[in-house]
Amino acid sequence: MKVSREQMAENRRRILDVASRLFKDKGFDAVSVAEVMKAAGMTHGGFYGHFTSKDDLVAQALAHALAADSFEDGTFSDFVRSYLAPRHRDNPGNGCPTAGLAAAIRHQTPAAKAALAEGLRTQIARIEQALSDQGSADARCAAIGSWAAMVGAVILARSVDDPQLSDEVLEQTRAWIDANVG
Amino acid sequence: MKVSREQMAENRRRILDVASRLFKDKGFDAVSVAEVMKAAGMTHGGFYGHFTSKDDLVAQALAHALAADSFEDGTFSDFVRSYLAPRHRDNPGNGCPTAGLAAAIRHQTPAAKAALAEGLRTQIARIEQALSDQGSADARCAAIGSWAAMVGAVILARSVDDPQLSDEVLEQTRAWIDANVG
DNA sequence: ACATTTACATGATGGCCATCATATTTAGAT
DNA sequence: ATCTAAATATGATGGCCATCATGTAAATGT
Repeated sequence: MKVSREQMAENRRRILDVASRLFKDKGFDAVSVAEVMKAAGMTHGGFYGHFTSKDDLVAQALAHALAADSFEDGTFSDFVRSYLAPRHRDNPGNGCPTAGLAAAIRHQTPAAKAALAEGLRTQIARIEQALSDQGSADARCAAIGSWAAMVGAVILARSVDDPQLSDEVLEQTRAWIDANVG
Repeated sequence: MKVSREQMAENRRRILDVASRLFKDKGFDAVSVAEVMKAAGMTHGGFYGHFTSKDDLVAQALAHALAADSFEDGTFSDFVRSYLAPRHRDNPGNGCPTAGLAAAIRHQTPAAKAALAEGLRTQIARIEQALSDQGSADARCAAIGSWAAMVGAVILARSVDDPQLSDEVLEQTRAWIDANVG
């Protein structure tokens, strides 16, 4: 059955929301088109009315997630603390798309890589701005270095079974960034 | 046809070598059991004589790769330079298994996670030792923070299509680590 | 109101892949 | 030399999934 224009736009938004959550949670390959559509409250049939392929969905969901993901104002130090928190580590589906998906983008289409590049530029610029506002010397270097450390730490912390080691990776990375920024 | 004991042992080693290279290069899901066996010079049939499942291969290949991956002696600074080099970024198959596979381990079996945890412990200890040898203050904090930054930087550098941005991520992360270690 | 378009549903199709079944060959034991 | 067991090859099988084909009903324009 046909639905209204606004309904369709909302459906599309819901597909992207649900897809980015599922992708972050389970990975691109482990999530089927049918699963995404079902989670969005529809069947698989309508999918190709919204997207040309699963690859297309991947690229658009990534762009969608990166666009939504801005860092709430507060000090950089607070941002780092919440990013490197167990709560973030333990909830990939609601968490940072870069931490959840960046590594998998290497095997995706050029469109997906371009979306990630754009998101990365934006995020680096944001951090650079925050650091230079607080009077950091080489703000760009610190922004890139600390962002790499944050992303790497969350990825590592999520990959090991040992909770103690996982906690330590988060906490020591936080301490290392705190000590070297500003 | 049956082969000699040594031949079988060598076959197994070759399967693990080839599998870890392929996995690092293309990801776990994009590599089939048949492809691994073919690359090892055999057909898919013998696979289940060596491993109980593909998951088993994943875990063993990861452990194999992490065990082989030791960092050549030299200064820590040299290690960082070669790790954050374009040559490493551009050759995942021959590169660090942590950078290539860590993010995907989250979706793998407990055995794989345990292998990564063990490799991570070893690597942190190695770096910590190197740093404390050169008189670093909080060597463990610096070891964890800089390793997270290295892994994160290579992952990010591999995920974007923009060569300039990619190069900058590597270079600035190198500079940031160099500035904050020792 | 009516016609037409369109968003979504239902229901194939074809391909890939992990795993299993069975055959073959030969190493290793006797 | 022969026998047996083991390592690999060849050849299914069944499931999942992306994508396509077609049906259906409701929204939109006239």
